[in-house]
Amino acid sequence: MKPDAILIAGPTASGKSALALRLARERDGVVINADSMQVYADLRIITARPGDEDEARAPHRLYGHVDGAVNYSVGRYLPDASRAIDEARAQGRLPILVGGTGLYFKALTEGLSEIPAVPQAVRDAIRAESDERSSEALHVLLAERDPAGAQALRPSDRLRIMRALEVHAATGRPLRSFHEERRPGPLAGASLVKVFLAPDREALRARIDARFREMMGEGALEEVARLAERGLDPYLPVMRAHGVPGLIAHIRGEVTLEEAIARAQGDTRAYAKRQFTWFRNSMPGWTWASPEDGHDAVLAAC
RNA sequence: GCCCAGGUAGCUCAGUUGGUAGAGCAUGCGACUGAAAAUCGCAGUGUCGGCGGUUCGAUUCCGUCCCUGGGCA
Repeated sequence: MKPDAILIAGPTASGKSALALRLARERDGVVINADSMQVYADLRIITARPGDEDEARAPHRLYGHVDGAVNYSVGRYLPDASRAIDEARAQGRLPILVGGTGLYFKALTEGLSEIPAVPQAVRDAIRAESDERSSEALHVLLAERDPAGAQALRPSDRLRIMRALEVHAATGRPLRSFHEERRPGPLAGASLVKVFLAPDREALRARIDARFREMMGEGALEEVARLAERGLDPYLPVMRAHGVPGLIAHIRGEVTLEEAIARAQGDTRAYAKRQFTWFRNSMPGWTWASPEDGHDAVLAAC
């Protein structure tokens, strides 16, 4: 079979990017990013984004194309990815989507609901309102405005409660009412090869720890210092990338460098675990392969 | 050698007025629709440093030994 696209996922540090690059060279492909943090221009080292050498060896799209001041999201990613896929096809090239963000892959294949963008002013108002309140108090607030939505959320799930409050404030409708309809994703109905790279867990942990040390050697601290100097809103996603909160705390003199490194490694390990859970339970139909067998698994499916 | 403070979960520590113990982190499992590298839920584990003594019963009180950190010599 000749697929319309190849999808490569896996936990962080599993060798996805290298496999995608190899396939792109072999099959005249375009590597298209499906990672929520590698989109930011400000962070290259700490997000393990492909370097100039890699980018010169095959076309890459949607890497570092977003300024850190932008609140990027699945909603913004989908049209970007759609365009990148269409362009690749128009050039007769094979789209190869790689990344670790399960939600992005789900939106690509299963679609997303159309929800009006929440105006920044509304968002700021909700955040201001939230600042002095506990998550439980926000949950009570949501229960008054959107009872069904509140019931579906745990009183401790602050972020989702705030999202529901924002959408309600912006549209006057419960968030869940939008979820009833879903617009097909850009890869709906396409013939796809989907491979999830699943390394041995213990080896992956060691690899994650070692890789963060390497990043430090490559200037991760300086990269984060530059980001910190911008004084961006701490709510922005770019400020949550693994390593950023800890290293900024270190720059401010609040924690030692070793503590910052340990936090980054711990956050990354916990994230890798969630990636396994997501793909195991939410993404049926993917072929699981060890990093060594990933290439063969893709070829076997083509 | 003496004095002081410690030795409790993989790690950091809390606690038990004597009735065999907990929190955070780590680990495992799970949820997930515009911050998803986020956010949130559930679970397991301990010869409570060793040995004696007192006691119906000791991780807790007493003695002793060992180990760690600090101070004095």
